[in-house]
Amino acid sequence: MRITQADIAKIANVSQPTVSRVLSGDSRVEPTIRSRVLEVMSTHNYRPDARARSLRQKRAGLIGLVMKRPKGGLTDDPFFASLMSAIMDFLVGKPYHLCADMTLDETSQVSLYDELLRSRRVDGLILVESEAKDERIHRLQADQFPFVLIGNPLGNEDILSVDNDNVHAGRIATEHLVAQGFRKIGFLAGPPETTVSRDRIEGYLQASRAVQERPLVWHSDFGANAARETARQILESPDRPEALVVLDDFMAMGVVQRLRSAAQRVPDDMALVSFNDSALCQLVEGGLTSVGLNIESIVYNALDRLVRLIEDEAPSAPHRLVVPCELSVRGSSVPRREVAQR
Amino acid sequence: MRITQADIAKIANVSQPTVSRVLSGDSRVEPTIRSRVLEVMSTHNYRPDARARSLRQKRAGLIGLVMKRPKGGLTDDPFFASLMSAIMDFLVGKPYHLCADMTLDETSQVSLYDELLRSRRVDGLILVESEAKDERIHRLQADQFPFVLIGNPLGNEDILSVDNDNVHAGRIATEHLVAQGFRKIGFLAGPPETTVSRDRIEGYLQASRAVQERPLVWHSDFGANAARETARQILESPDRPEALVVLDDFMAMGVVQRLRSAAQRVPDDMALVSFNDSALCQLVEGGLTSVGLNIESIVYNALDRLVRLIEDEAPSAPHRLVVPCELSVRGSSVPRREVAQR
DNA sequence: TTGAAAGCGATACCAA
DNA sequence: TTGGTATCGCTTTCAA
Repeated sequence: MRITQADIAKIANVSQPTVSRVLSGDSRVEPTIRSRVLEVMSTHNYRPDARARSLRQKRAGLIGLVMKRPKGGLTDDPFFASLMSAIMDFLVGKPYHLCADMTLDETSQVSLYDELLRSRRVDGLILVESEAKDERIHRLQADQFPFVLIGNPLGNEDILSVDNDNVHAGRIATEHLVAQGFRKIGFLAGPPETTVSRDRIEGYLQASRAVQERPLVWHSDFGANAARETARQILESPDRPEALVVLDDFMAMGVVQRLRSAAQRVPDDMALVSFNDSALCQLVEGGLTSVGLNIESIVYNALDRLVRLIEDEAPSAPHRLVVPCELSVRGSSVPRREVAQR
Repeated sequence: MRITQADIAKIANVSQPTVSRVLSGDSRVEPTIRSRVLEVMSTHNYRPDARARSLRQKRAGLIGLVMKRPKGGLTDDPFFASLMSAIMDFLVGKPYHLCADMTLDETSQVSLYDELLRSRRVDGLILVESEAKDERIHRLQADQFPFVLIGNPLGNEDILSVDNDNVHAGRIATEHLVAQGFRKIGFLAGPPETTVSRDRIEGYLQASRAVQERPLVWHSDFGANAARETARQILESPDRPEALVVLDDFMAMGVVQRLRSAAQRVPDDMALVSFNDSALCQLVEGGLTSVGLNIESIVYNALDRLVRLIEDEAPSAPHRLVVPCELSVRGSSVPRREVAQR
């Protein structure tokens, strides 16, 4: 049996509530007693039971994150890696731990949300990868459960959300290619139901309109492998563009691989711009031009707001925060002649 | 106020313990009553409070993972990505959630372990990145707390551990280069205090002995950037080898970048073999030869044993499990002439 | 300032 | 089969 507050109390010859007061830093406890209790606690290496404590208080000290992915789908996912890294960075030293879960499909995702929030296992939730109609959000709102959405709230004004302006991101990626002189630009997106795809496509449409009559949009599953397959179709298509905006760095890697195995070169045979500006961009020969999304900043702001919400401080900040993104130009989008002219 | 078991009991006109029995699937409860209670529970969307439940039972339903990294150090870390992905995969559908934390230094790491285990916040812990003398392990053993080490237990027979044979991994990587005809082989390791570095170096020493008098070992911090810097020194060194074994894929990427910016080619100017066999290996032109460590299998076995230990089933399996690794040969280690001869 | 006692929401042991 | 009651370890009134 492990040591409890009552044990400490007995050893220190005080009542159990007194030990509790010492622990919570209550001022009205005699210094002599306080130090005696503290000493007993430290010699017995006592720590309060987190479960009993969180049962009594409101706080559980856990923030939940649920991601929906196929098995193995978290490996090699640059967004996931940045997200986790940023979340962990934020939580260092804070009285919250991350409770991370993965689900394989929509149904189990919803029931997992139920399990997490109705069972009061976590104090708040981080939502990512919002989809057009998101049942999770309705449930969370109905339960008045603290959560923050990393993504597009799709007009729902009552949601706390932090996001990029993905329409803008799609536009600047495309405008950059236009500025580089490309006149037939395509877009390789992820699954059509994801808002990140929709929004960036919208930005692409706005910008490409200026130079080409007909938009060229392809869809593929996430990941380098799926993108490599779709890239094959794109390269063989009669509509083959001369430049391609790709939804993320990892999918862009798939395109690069396909180009390489077809003995074609970047940017000569196909210029590329992608999103995330992860470390992968430096691995491509010549570098991969990419729109940086400042995920660290997004996560920092999202968690900061979520914690405030949990702790009931006034969430003075606006409901929807848009974190700016920026283009990092590298070799994949700059025609060689221009390089030579420098 | 959220709904409790007592509320359900009142509505269904039964006692509160009966509701508890229905919930736990106790057989001795009248079918009529059972269905009535179940209906009330579902109409009110009731879920038992996880904290109250875990206070009463032993299980908290959480498995802890603590990683020591500098800020941002989780991004672009292929080991971390595989590890997390495999852990999440394993836990899908199981009654455990992952409680993930990061610490910046050793001191806070130890106190975080205290916080996690003495406060009974988690049911068990996954340890990674063991270092030569690991204070965490002594504490966990002293507390008889369930944990599993992913890594080398360094002769400590009482520890449950799952690992590669990293000496073997280092050896087959080196032997492959020897078989390819290289006679001056170097090793780029991580920080010298990490057991993974030590063990793979040991394997390298065993295998390189056959073809060269003097071993050539360099150390660098983890990550592509640090490796790129060290690669510069290696390339300019009078001891410059003709082939290099690199501790992991991401560090190998740093070496590739350095070679590229020095206008040198793989494998002609420098052959490469690394470890992990992550998706990065396919991104290098010609492919990067790498020793696959079967991290999914390691994690699966580690968690399976940990869960058994937590649930007090007989941990019939051996204390130390060694998961085999295998070499994936790609272009980075095969001299061009050999390719031509095929 | 301190201690006694009442919960928090569940489980488990009784007796009925 | 069911309900009363003690209990898990802690926080928080309420008296003393």
